[in-house]
Amino acid sequence: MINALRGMKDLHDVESAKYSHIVETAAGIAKRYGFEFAETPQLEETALFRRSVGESSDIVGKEMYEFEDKGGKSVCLRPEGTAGMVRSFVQNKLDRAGGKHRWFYHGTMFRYERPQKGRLRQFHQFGCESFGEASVYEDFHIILMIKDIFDALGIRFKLAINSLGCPQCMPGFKETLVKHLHDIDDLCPDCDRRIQTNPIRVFDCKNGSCQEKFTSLPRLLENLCGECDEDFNELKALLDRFDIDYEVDRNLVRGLDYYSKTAFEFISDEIGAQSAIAGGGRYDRLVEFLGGKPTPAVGFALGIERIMDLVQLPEQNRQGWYFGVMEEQALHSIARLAHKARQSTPCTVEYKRKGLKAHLKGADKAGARYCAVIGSDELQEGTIWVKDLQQKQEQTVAVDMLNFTR
RNA sequence: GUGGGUGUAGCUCAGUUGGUUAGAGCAUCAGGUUGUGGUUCUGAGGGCCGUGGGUUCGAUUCCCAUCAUCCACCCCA
Repeated sequence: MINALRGMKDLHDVESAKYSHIVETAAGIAKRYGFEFAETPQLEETALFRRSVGESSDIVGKEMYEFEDKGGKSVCLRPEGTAGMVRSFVQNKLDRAGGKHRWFYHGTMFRYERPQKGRLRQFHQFGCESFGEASVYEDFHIILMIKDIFDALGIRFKLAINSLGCPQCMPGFKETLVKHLHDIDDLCPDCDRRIQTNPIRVFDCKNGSCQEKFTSLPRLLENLCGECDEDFNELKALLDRFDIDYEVDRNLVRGLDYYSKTAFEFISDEIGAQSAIAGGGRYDRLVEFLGGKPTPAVGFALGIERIMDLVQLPEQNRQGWYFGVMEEQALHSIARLAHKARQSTPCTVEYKRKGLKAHLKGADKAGARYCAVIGSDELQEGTIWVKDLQQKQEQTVAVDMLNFTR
């Protein structure tokens, strides 16, 4: 027997129903916020992710599905969605075109990690990217949109926000931080590495003994430049005004190198250790990094599988038709009726001759509203017996008179 | 990459201090006297007890290995 690869899952039944419910709900709301559907390839040049996601991230460092294609080019299955969207934005010269561009997408992402609850090697994200809008109101609207999506899906969450600064304030802060960090002894190996790669991320260290040593360190949030500080205060004011609960988390650092200014994370405490159900923020420099004209941008992604653990599927009413026969000669007759029915309503056909009871059971199981059966009497008279499983009413009508737009 | 847990029917799990034909519930299928569902009753099908090796007269049970899976660290959606 051949099994699916580790960390890769099939989707059936309620799982697939949840999946499409989430995507349809999120897409509907994104459209109302002015986002349009966009699609980019799942396979991209390795260099794209190295440059955008960042060499210092674990994603690029050890989690990418990277291989050579038959032409000898190094390619990667995308580990996240933003890089491809930005590449597409630049390649289509929309940076030169100016104006605002708002895209939403959903699809498969790949990361070569050890699977656990809420973490797969192939997983799915729904995300939005907004290009060309520098206002912090856009950051706010994106947060508001995610809240709308979770509200529509009936999912409870906590919101954490932070500011990661900009080229004006971040580099200077980073330097002084590194100086302080060099004065501290006995940091964990991860933190030692972070000093080299991305010192801000030490604040994200889960190691308790490290955290104790960091309490007296300067924080970026208290050392933001005027504009970043103003924007962050504005964001908080907007969230307050809309009664959106949040927590300022100074340790919140996005795992991807391209973020600046606003960073946020939606968290659920009901799904195990992998608790981030959505994350995002501003990335004003990424378009430029990837060869485009400097263009402000902000976006987010939500993890569909993690949300699948939380959503309740809306109750499905009985709908459509079930056709069955008690005499085999009637099969061609119900085949024709079913074909007609399917023009306007879902419909299943049982090919096997069965007793009425078995057909009713079958119709019930199929979730059909109407059970239509031709037995020996009906066959002789050119009629069909129909029962409304919801109203518990039944009638026998001439085959030609059967209509499906009830 | 590191640590721990678990592999018995389609699913959820019992079980055997090592002993002949391995169990339950759910699901599936068939029936409960001429053709009435979602609640019932009866019956049937379905298992190389994850795989390979070892100990033993005998292993699903004990030991080792291996694979798979789950959870956690790490990291992140």
